[in-house]
Amino acid sequence: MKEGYDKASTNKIAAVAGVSIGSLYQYFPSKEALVAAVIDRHTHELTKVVRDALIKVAARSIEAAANEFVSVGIDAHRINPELHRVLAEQVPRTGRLENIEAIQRDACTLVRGYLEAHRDELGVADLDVAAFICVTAVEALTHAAVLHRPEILTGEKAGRFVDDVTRLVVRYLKAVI
Amino acid sequence: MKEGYDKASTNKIAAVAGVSIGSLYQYFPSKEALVAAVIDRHTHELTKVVRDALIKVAARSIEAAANEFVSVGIDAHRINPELHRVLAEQVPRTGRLENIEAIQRDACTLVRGYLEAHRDELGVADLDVAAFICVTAVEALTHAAVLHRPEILTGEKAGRFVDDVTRLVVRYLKAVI
Amino acid sequence: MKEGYDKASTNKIAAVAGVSIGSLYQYFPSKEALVAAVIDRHTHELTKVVRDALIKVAARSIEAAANEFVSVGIDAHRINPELHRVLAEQVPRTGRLENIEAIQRDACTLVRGYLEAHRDELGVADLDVAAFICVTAVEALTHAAVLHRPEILTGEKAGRFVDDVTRLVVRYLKAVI
Amino acid sequence: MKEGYDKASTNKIAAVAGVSIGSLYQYFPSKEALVAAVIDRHTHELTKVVRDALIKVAARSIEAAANEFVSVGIDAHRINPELHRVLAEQVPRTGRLENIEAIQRDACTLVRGYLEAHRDELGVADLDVAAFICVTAVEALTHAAVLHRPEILTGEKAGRFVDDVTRLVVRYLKAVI
DNA sequence: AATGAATGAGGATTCATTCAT
DNA sequence: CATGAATGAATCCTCATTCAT
Repeated sequence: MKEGYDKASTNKIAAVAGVSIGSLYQYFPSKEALVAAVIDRHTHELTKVVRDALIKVAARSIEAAANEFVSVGIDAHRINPELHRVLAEQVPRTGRLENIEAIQRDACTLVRGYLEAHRDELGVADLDVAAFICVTAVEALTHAAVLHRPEILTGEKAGRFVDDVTRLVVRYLKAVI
Repeated sequence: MKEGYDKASTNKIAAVAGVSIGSLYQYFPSKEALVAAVIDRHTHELTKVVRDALIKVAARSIEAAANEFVSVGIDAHRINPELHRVLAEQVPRTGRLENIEAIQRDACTLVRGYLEAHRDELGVADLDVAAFICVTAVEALTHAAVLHRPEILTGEKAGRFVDDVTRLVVRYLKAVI
Repeated sequence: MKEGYDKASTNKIAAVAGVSIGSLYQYFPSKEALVAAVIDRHTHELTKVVRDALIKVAARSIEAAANEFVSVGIDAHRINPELHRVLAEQVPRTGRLENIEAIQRDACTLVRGYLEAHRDELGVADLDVAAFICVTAVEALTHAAVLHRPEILTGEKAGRFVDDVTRLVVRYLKAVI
Repeated sequence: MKEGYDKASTNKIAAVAGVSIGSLYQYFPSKEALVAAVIDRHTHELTKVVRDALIKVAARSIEAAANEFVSVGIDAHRINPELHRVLAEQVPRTGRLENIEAIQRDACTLVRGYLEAHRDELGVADLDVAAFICVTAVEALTHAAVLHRPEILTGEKAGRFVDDVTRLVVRYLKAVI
């Protein structure tokens, strides 16, 4: 999957994977199913990372939770950046569960849970919208930073970026500052 | 381009456009060039909208500017949502100008200009990073809202979403609150 | 179509026909459609031959009509014996109108018409069955003779075979002998 | 072999037969050999039926023999009509033993024997041709009736069809009527 | 310039056959 | 011997591109 979805013929995929094309079709009924399987695996990895983080910070302050959430966002994008880029940029959205988008749905639900538990500290009205905003913003920022602005995440700047995104989330959420 | 990039064969594009396939190749040397032209046109439309907004708010407060910026982000995604979706989700990234991404580069530069002019009101250290964060977050949020959560932008909720995203940006940027 | 349906890949067919595979698919939406078109053409040729013969002999005696019918059966199988063999032996029956079989349905109807007009000379009860028997028997005999027993149709024997099949049909049909 | 030769992959055949594909190839060197074996078995069944019938009627009159022969033709096609249909319609003719056709060769030889023994009652010149005509006609008629006109063989009509085909054969063969 | 028939490389998929276990 | 995972040649078909008219 070096060059994107279209460039990846099933025969090339088989060759790279070190199996025959016939074997590929023994396990996956079609190219779409094969790609779906790859996406599913990646999706589950990502969801697990996010879930674990939120469980870990369930009892912590918003500042700590936000910081952890942002850090985890960056880590998640570093699990397999090349795969993530291809999935995000090259794979046509198919099926009902809009692939990558599904991760965000899950994440929204998880974050909403955290927000509910900390409702009295928050200054936002609609927790659904707040969760959507936090998840979408953090995902987009970590995604863009890892894939398109790697220089922002190296050296001394790295910590500053995390701090800035944390600040973005915390100030948005908190009642008074 | 109803159903995505892959589904749009050059012959279908020509038929829909009401010209012969031969004529298409008279103007565009390849499918990639044709798609690039479509993207460029859309990109320029979007960039113009953003540029106009920022010029308009150059002298206004951060609150007003942020509010306008968010509103414009939503409007921009409504220019041609279907085309935008296809360009964002279906067109493989090719060439140097990373398509949609290019808009953000431009926007970042424009926003950075505004931030510089209002530096003394800001509480952020790195204006490059701040511009990147504002542009990326607003783009992602308006994009996701328009394309994936249209219910968030209808009825009474519409204003609340704009307010929330504005709050996100303003609190992030401002020195003290 | 030298070697039968399965052996005839669409690419080979295109090569033999002197056109590119792409051109083939410009005219026929699938391999099945292509084969169906070939069959249809052949079917119409055959049906025309039979129809013409029966029109020609409409007013003649049973002997003359039967003789003509048998001769025409042989001629029909000689229109394109190799194609006929492939169609009869190699092409899996597809679609509802069972291809070759359709010719016989048509022929039965035509023959039935002749028999009705000569009913008072006949000694058979059910004209439907009689038509079916005549058509099926003559088709099978001329088919088998042309394709599997060519020696029966060469030299002095040729006339004798026609006479024998004519005798078969005439004696079966006629009331008294 | 439910759906025809092409649709029956060796793996499916093995699965249906309840053995592994490997075991199949232990007994049959190729798919063709496997199919040939199935055909051979069916062929021998059919040939046996015909042979038994002709032995049984060796001493009987032409009328009785013909009647028996026609009845046996129908019975033979009813042994395993679905298999017979597939073998007749779907299996590409391969190898030297032209499959179903081989049965007819055998039958011709057997019938020729009967005709020789009854030569003085016959009005046909060439016994080879006469045997070919009888066998081909009866085979085609019983085949077509069983497979394509089952209504002709049900109820009161059944007997009439046998009578008609018998009449066809008898009148053709007999010297004077 | 405009047309669209023709091209053919390339892709997804099947299935007869093999062979390590 | 039996198994069935693995193989890969071969097939049907698509579509970006060309070029004669």
